[in-house]
Amino acid sequence: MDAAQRKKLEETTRYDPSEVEGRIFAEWMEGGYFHPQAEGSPEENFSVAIPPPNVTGALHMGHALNGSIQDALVRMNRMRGRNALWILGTDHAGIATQAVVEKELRKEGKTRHDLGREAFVEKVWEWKAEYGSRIVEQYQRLGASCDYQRERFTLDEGYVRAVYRVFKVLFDKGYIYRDNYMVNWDPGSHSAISDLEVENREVEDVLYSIDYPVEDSDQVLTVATVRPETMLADTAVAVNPDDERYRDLVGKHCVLPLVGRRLPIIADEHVDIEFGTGALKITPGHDVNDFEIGRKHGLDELGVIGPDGRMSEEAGEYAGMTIAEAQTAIVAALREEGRIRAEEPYTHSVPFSHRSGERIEPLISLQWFCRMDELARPAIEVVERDEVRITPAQWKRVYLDWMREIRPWCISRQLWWGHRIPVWYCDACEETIVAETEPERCGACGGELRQEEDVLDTWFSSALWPFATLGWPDETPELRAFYPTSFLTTAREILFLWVARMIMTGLEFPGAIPFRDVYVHSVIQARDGRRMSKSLGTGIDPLEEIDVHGADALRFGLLAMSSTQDVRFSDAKVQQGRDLANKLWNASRLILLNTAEVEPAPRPTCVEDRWILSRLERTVASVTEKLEAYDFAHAVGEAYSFFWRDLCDWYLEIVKPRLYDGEEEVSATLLYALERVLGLLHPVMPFVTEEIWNYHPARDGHLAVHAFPVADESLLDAAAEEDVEGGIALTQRLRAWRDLAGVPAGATLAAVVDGVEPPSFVGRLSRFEFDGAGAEPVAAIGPVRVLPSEELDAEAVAARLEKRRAELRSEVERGERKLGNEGFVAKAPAEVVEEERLKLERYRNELEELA
RNA sequence: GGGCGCGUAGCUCAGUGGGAGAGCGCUCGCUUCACACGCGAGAGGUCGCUGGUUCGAAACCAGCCGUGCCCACCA
Repeated sequence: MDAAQRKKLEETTRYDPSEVEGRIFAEWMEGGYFHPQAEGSPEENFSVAIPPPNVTGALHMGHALNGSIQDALVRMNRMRGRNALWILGTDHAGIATQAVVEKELRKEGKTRHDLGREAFVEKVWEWKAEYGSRIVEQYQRLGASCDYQRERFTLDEGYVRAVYRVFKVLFDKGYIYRDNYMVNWDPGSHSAISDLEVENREVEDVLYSIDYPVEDSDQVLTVATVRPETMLADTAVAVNPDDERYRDLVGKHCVLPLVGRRLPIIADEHVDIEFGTGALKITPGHDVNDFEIGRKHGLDELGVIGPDGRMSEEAGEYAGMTIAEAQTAIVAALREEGRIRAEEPYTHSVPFSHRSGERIEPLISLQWFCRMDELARPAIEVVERDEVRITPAQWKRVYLDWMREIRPWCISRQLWWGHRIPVWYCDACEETIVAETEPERCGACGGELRQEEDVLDTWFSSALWPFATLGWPDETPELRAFYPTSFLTTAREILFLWVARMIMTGLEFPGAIPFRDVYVHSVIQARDGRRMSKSLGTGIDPLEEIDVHGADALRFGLLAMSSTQDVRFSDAKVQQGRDLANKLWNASRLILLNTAEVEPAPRPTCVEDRWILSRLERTVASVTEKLEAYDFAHAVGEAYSFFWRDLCDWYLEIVKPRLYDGEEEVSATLLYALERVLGLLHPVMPFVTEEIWNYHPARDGHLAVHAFPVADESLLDAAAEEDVEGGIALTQRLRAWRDLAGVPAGATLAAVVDGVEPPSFVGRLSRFEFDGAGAEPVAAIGPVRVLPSEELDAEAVAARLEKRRAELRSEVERGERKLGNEGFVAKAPAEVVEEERLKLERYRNELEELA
């Protein structure tokens, strides 16, 4: 440490993260520590693929927690000397990104159609070039030690090759196919979306009962529906085959009101006899259930609602109306004909688009699908066999349940931004070509080719993330060194959307699991327990937290909050992190400015030295174990309490006289303890620990690549721990007694020791002189006999004594009761009974002394 | 409809069979030469309710009440 450094340490009594973080991060980048060589095997190395944030994204609390977890593990393993790679990149996020750019266009009064596909896509790339790095910079603010030199994007050239290879292979295997099928149509994004992008919301609708006259009869069949507007596309009425009421009608026909079409009356088990009238109108073109019933019975599939969410030409006089308008008009027309038998409010759950927020229209359309059952089978097995371990364990079952009932995945989207599906059509000979690179002309007839208009679901490309980012399908050094990756963490909401699919594609393509461990972390809720969301205004900006409290504080706070269940954001935990950073700084100042010039090393000379070293090594072992078990809250909690309580509150106070004396042994021990604390906390609080490391005599390069502490078991000393903890407890009893006896805080009291001599620090830290003599003691606290003095308030002392007697009496009573219970003595384990006996004896003795 | 979880100090949460814990907040006392983002001391809880198992239950079992999330094609 030079003079300038010493001056800075002496003067800076408060740690200021804003002055430190940018500088330290630049040093790490310059050192190239985050860019490991692609050497060694995946077993020797440590690698993590970041859940790629959307290019349109801004760092939110979920990213911050997710990043804090990954960085803690990546840094710990980097410090252990492993090649540690944290793969970084962004996701092109089809719908979201396209929507952002379309919104900008709208400000100019244009739509994407005004530009045309090519110009529009060009515009999105421009947008990406300008704003796409924002989220990456925000990860740097957090201190994330990602490999920024290997940044990837799901639409970069190499990545597109991976996507096209996968499409081609799956197509050739027959897993990918094109079909006219019922899909979730999102009128907001004008695209089909997958089942996983749909969320159900409770909605209050009106349930209409409508009379459908039975052909050649006076009878009517009353059906119940919340969507009368779809009746225009009805092609049957169904009843349950076991329904006595309608048995005779099955096989006959009804006449569709307003339209006049003949509808067969069919029987199907799906119909619930109890619900409504037990008769169900069947609209295969606009209802998922009806679609399936329709296919089963070979019914016509009519459509009256268009992709724009309005009534289509097929709706005749209702064409062009919105759905709501059509519903009003149709109900009015039915009412006029006297067909409405009943209307009642009805609350049910209805699908909405997760993306656009609009109500899903089930529509039949021509889409690309991927059959999932064959892909799922091995992905189920690796999780069943714990080759991919999912933590917490309850998510393993959720994963397996879902995978076992997996359904085909609709992978096409009617968007422009994304991987355009690598399929070409020849209009001349109707040939369909699937290829990894664009073919020049039709191979069959030489005709012109036209590429499929649709793009792939964004999750189709994300599913390849762990290996596509490493260069697959090429055999790259990165792939050899870092695949399978070690670890993946995410919130549970993308367990199916992403995690499951990566396992499936990983096994199918590189032929190995994509990661060994999946840790499903908490969802951080707003302070009031609501969801954090931009639209609700409940979001808390991690960057603001970093500005105010520092990245270390936020990282510590988030890890301290994290749990196996959802948690509310806690300002107190972030503040605890900030206070810890400050405490680290100040304790380090005390040590670094006062220690003698010695090599850091454990050099215990007395029981308290052996105690702190034992506690230190125990803490190193325990914190490491907890980090490796993804028990972050307890890991940081233990590190915190060791440092604050044991090291600062007790050890530093105990050794101050020796430290100020310039004693070499205690200097060496303190520097050793500090080095290990900095190393242990660096994965969680990288900035402050790195900054302090600058002043540490053991410094030889950055802490980011210094050795992570490994517990030294030879320093464990249970006897020293017991002795010193006894001394601490006695000190606390003495202090409490003083306080309650009304002794001024600064006064020193005279006392004698009767019995076992306590550790030497007890007297000083409790402000007692143990060498008094002569007078009759006025109180007994453990082995300490307090002698009379004018600082004592006789009344308070007497009150204190009486209070203690009462405590002891109740303790004795409790012990006697317990040991008097024959069942307890006979059936409880011997050591438990023995412990009770000893306690009772102790309390009886003390009570006797006080009598 | 199925599944998972939660209900412990004023607040946010730990604690899974042997005497109720942490952080914050609160009260009292400290300008003690690292830190007031600090130091010392303290108050505060019939562990949702009711039964059961056990010598012993916050913890295990059953039921109930409250609350959150996920999955699901009953109009």
